[in-house]
Amino acid sequence: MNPDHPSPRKNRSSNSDGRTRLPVAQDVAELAGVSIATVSRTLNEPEKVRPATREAVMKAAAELGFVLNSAARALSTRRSSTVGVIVPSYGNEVFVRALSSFQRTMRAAGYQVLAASSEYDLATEMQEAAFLLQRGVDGLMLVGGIHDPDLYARAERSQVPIIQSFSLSDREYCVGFDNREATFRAANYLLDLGHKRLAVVTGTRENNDRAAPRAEGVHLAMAERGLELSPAHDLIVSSGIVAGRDAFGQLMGGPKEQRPTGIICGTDEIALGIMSEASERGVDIPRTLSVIGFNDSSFSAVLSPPLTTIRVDADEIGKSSALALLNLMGAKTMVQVTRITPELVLRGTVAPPDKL
Amino acid sequence: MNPDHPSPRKNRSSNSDGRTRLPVAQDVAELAGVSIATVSRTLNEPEKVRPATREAVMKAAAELGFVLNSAARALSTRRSSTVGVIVPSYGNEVFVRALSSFQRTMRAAGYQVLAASSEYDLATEMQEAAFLLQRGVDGLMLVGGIHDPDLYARAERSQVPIIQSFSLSDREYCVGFDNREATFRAANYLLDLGHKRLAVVTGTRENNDRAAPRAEGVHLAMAERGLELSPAHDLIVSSGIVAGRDAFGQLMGGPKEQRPTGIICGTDEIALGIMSEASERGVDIPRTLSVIGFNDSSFSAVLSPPLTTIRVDADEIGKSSALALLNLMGAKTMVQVTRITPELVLRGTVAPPDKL
DNA sequence: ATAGCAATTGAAAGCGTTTACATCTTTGGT
DNA sequence: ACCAAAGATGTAAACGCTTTCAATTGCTAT
Repeated sequence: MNPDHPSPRKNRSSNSDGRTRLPVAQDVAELAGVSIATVSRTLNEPEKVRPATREAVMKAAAELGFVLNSAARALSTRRSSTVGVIVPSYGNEVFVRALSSFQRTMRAAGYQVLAASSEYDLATEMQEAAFLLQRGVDGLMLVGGIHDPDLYARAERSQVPIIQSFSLSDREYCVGFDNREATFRAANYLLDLGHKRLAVVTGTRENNDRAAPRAEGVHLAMAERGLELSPAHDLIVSSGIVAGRDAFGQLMGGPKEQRPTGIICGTDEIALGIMSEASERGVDIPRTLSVIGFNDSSFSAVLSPPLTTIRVDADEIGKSSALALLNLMGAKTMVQVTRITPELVLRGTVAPPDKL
Repeated sequence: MNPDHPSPRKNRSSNSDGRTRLPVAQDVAELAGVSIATVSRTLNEPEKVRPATREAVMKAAAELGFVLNSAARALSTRRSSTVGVIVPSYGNEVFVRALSSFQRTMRAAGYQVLAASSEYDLATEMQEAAFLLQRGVDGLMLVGGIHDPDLYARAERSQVPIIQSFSLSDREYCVGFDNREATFRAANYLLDLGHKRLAVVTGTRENNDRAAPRAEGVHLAMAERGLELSPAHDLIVSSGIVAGRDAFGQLMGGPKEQRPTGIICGTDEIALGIMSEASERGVDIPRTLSVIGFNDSSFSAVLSPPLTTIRVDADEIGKSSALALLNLMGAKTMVQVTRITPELVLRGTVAPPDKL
């Protein structure tokens, strides 16, 4: 490396303003005494070039510190080796976990992932998707199955496969679970324990095929036993811990004999808020109030008492979604639906109702 | 072959196998009756093209559903409008928050962000960075100031600016705070309350300029008062809630008169683990043990008792880092160091030591 | 009208790869 | 040895955009 070496010929390692320019395939080719095509081959299909040549190229590339320009590669191959993910929010641990394992899997397959969040808004999601599509992602992971129709249209047009997660579908490829069934079971568990008045509180259910079915599951379980879930016991809150605190107030405000004895929450964060408020107001959990969360967030097991919750294997969802998408991008045939099984994790926040 | 050979009729809207091809600038140009250069201008510098022409182009683009190919654009401009972020882990809420606000800010400026996690490992970080650099990111956000020297070298070579976060530096551009001072203050607060035996427990301190200084801060505060922090009261654990539980056992295992009366934790997760174990073992917090966390994670305020912690404005860090990086990428001059002020949030886990 | 000038527009040369296709080497069978 | 077949390498044309520079157009002020 001799920056000021006066070279009579075209000096490939510096440009007009004297700055050393980054080496390109051409430079490697010259140094190795081969053509640029061979350089490309050595990098992409090493087995197709003779060992001796291969090594010469490798050596030259290493010497120059050559790094392939992926924009050029993307332009030429029409594939970006990039995939996109849009989650509703980074504030929900379960999405972050899924995203993380999705990313890990994709990364291992040589893909980078572009992530975005929709803030539970269809228009925002569409906007982010458009951005990702323009960026040329080769695949897209979405949460849930309710999206702007235009999103599907554009993805289709660009031939970008979509994998849906966290909910099931019979029209799209998906990795998810039956949200309604999950809470249906949890509700039945409570009902079997003797509870008669259940409440359900979730985050927004608008355009949300996870929260809405979760509420339905509780309604359904009660209906099957001839019980009715009072509208006052069916709450939609803005997600998050503080929302849970508020919910407690609304739910437990009425006369004692009308208060729910068990609450099923759409997320552990909501459950935590409820527990926190209960503790503050001196309401004993699980003695006078049973609580069931959703997701089994990391903090749930160490609360006092430990939160009974519906565990969903977010890592598995992330990983399987990545694998599925990888298959779709390879145009391979594959199973359309991957069903994950949520599990009711029994801990300390559930007990039979107070017999009073 | 033959340059003057009349090219076969070019059907711009479909290719050989009949599939409708995505429209490109050329198609828009033809439909609008202008040149491809004008299409480009309309899209990038609308003010430079006459209103009438602009509208014609816009109309044509909309009609065809034209989407600019960003790989081609990146190749041509040598800028990808993409930035990279590498955080130590997605398991720490504070990094996710910073990442999220970093992303929001970048997104608003027209950049996409590629995120990666290093799992607190320098080699992994280097690998991810290399991947990002190859991807042609225009800028990079890193957590802390301890990285593979080669990382700096390569970034420099590609002229990719780096913004360091969560710690301060006098050599690099950074948005962070003085980690040592933060715990130093917290320790002094406890000391002022009358505590004599403090403990500190953090995650790994190897190549970590956040955890290590946090431990130092506690040592320093005690040293200034002629007290010594027993090695047995200085723990390094793998981060996370369960690690905190273990830490409790180790710390509180000794004879009563040697146990610490106050613990300062490197993260709220560790503090939560400690609180959980304390509760299980019937150790009263804050009566017989004071606990201070770090970061003010979302759950901290609603624990019982609410966790006293050192709040760091992660959103601010993410946003300011993004702004700083945006400036650096624009080659604008800017402040080198943005100092964030951590705040000790007094809640329920701290009290004077038991006078026994 | 018309020169003079500024504002628009177009032509064409990149940007750095990949990849048919053509060409040149090997290799193996006889 | 010799020829065909197989294998390795090179040539050159995309890929779809940006951008310089020159040519054209539209104005304003004579």
